[in-house]
Amino acid sequence: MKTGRPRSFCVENALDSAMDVFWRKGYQGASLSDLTEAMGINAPSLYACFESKEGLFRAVLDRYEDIGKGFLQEVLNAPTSRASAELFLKGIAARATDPDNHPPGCLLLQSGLAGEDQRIPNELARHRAEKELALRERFACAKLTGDLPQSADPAALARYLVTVANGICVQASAGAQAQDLEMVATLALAAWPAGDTAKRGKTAKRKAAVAG
Amino acid sequence: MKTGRPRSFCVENALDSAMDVFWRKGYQGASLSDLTEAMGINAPSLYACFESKEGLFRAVLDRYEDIGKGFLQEVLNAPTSRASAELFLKGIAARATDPDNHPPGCLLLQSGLAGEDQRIPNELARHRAEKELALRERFACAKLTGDLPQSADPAALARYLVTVANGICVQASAGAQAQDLEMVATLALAAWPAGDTAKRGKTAKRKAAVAG
DNA sequence: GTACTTATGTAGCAAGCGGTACAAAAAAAT
DNA sequence: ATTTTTTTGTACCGCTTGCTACATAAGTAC
Repeated sequence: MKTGRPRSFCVENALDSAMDVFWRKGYQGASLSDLTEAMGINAPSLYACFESKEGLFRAVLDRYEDIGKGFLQEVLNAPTSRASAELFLKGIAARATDPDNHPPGCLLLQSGLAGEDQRIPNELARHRAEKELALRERFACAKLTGDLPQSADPAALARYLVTVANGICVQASAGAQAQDLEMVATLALAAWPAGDTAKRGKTAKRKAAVAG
Repeated sequence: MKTGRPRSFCVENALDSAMDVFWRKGYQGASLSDLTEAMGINAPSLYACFESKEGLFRAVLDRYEDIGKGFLQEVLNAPTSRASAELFLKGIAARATDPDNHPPGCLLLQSGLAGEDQRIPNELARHRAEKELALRERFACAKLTGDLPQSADPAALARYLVTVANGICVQASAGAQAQDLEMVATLALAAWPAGDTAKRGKTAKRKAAVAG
């Protein structure tokens, strides 16, 4: 077993508290005293556990991704690309305005699009790009099954979705209502290309009809 | 004539320099030394002219809106709502990636979605909401002329456009290419509702055909 | 010229920042 | 019981922050 004095706080709870602070104030706006106060620990404990403010932030980001992993999987596993797109946008709209647990918006945007140095904005952009990549691959597969027409551009569709999603998060952080953002999502989905019925098998057809 | 020692710098040039700093580093990330260095003046001159860092920022914001006024007017004056929407989204995509004059993205987002206090984010949100309102009124008018169908929701359409526009700016600040964002704009416009041809007069019809 | 007004450069303020030295405390190992 | 290892709380570090006091410079007014 590990020797030494045991840690007196729960790391995950502390990360959740820190996440809330970064979310509301941004990376730069979150001061060490803000963080330690919210986490209920003193600075040396924070530094022993997370190395630095940036280290803490990266740990928070990891936890954030862990929490959102299930949602992304659900989106990718939807029966049709259209259903994926709908789950994605409406899920983002709902989550970005969920009054429980989190402030409005998305941590990956609230933390900062700009900064005195670009390392944090870049890191955040990388995280966002990962999701775009996952969607792109999902839609590339959809093309093979005829769920998307041959004319469809998976990269463009993925980029379109994350763009709208980011916009939705911006609106949410400015106080937009959940129902208004769901309406935005619905409108955005009107642009979704129809499937290639000629190439589509019976199973895919039925799935598409259900997901409608 | 005004008495006293004359100001040794051009206010507008100074504001442009300050705008660049706020744009690249955000409101909080822009330090007084960053600003004074970029503006080529000393702190006392800055404070004599702009009162405070926040005062300077508001002056920068005013100038930013002044510069963008022409673009918004052009958008609102387009012959059809569809043309307005297209001008708006493609204009934003082009401007957000314009390598001249400005860093990528949009000052109203780069400056900060979050902060130690909410005053700046709120001010920025107010500016963005103003544009949404202008578009809403434009689309409400379009409904009266039959350029938009009776089923159209001007508020929802305006909100949709600014949401996509904000998303485009986020992508631009993360390094997205101009052509990729123009493609996003094109996709987003596929969601635009068709005009109510039954109610539309000959003039409106011709205008719509031209704007295509 | 002298008085008046305003802007400028130097130099520095208090406060808050991210981060740490250090000794006491709390556990396992011997 | 003593040693060893790690965490904790206190107290503080050097530095940067936004901002300003003050004397001087550079104009107009008379």
